Amino acid sequence: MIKEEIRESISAKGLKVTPQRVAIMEAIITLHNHPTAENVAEYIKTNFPHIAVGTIYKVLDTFVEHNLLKKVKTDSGIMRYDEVISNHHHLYCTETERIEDYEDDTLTDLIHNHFKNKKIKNFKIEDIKLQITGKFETAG
Amino acid sequence: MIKEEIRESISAKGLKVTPQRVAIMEAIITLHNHPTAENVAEYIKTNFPHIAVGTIYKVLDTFVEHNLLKKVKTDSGIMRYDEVISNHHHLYCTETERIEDYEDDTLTDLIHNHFKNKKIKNFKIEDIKLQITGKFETAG
DNA sequence: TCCACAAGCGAGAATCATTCTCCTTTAATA
DNA sequence: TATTAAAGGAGAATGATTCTCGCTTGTGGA
Repeated sequence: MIKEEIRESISAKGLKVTPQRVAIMEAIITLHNHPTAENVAEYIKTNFPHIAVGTIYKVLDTFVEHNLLKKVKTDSGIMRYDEVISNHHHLYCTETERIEDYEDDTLTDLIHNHFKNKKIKNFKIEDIKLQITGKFETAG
Repeated sequence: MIKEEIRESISAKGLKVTPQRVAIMEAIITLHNHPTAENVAEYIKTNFPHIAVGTIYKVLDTFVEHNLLKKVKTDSGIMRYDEVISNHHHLYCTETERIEDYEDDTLTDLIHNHFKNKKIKNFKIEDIKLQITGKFETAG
């Protein structure tokens, strides 16, 4: 996504387009592997040496509220941020802190079909995500 | 689970059976809706007014390490603890912080079968959990 | 039953991600 | 360009969790 697209996506939500916001969105897109607020801070500090961590958290939360980003929770309790992509699941590595996206429409459909026939009592499903834990294998 | 069973399950893992550990395990079982460390602390303080929070965290972590409990992460980043039950998924309420267990063997089988035929590249699956988010409906 | 001692506990300080406060700056719009 | 509500900066505050360290206790053997 080019800078102008970022500006537009922020503006489209009725939010002020500030250099900090653009830079933070750029950072998330560039880092793209579910960075933490700290990762974003580090990345951004080159161009914005004076940006406050509070600002980064505020901007990230604003983006999450306006559906420009998603928050992903990790086992250690540190939050990570993720571009909004349609229907994807997550692979969690048990050895490293790595998280990867996993798209599998067949599987998603399978699950959704299952719930077309079988309702959960007293519960209205809004979203279903798989947490697949395991190990990444180094090629070789 | 009766107190003696708790003592045995702790002992079976080669851990010392202390009144605090028994009480903490009892608390988790009695509270049973994925209590936080704080919930456990409150519950226990009646009988153990001097128990230290650090102790509770230590004991909970020890139990998790020895597979007597599971840790569940929440969106707010607070950890919750859960009895070890075979293959269950979680329902997360978007309005309250409530988490409920959801067992559905048909669904679990469906997913496992899917992955029998379709491997994920460079990833060895160890466990698959569904995170189903939505709203609990009040009966009426 | 009693001892020795490693494992466990208590108290409270330390850590660290995240949030809050308050004051200054800035983007948007007329 | 002036107005003003929204946004950012700095750093203190918060709060869950972890750590430290000296004291206590469960356990296994004598």
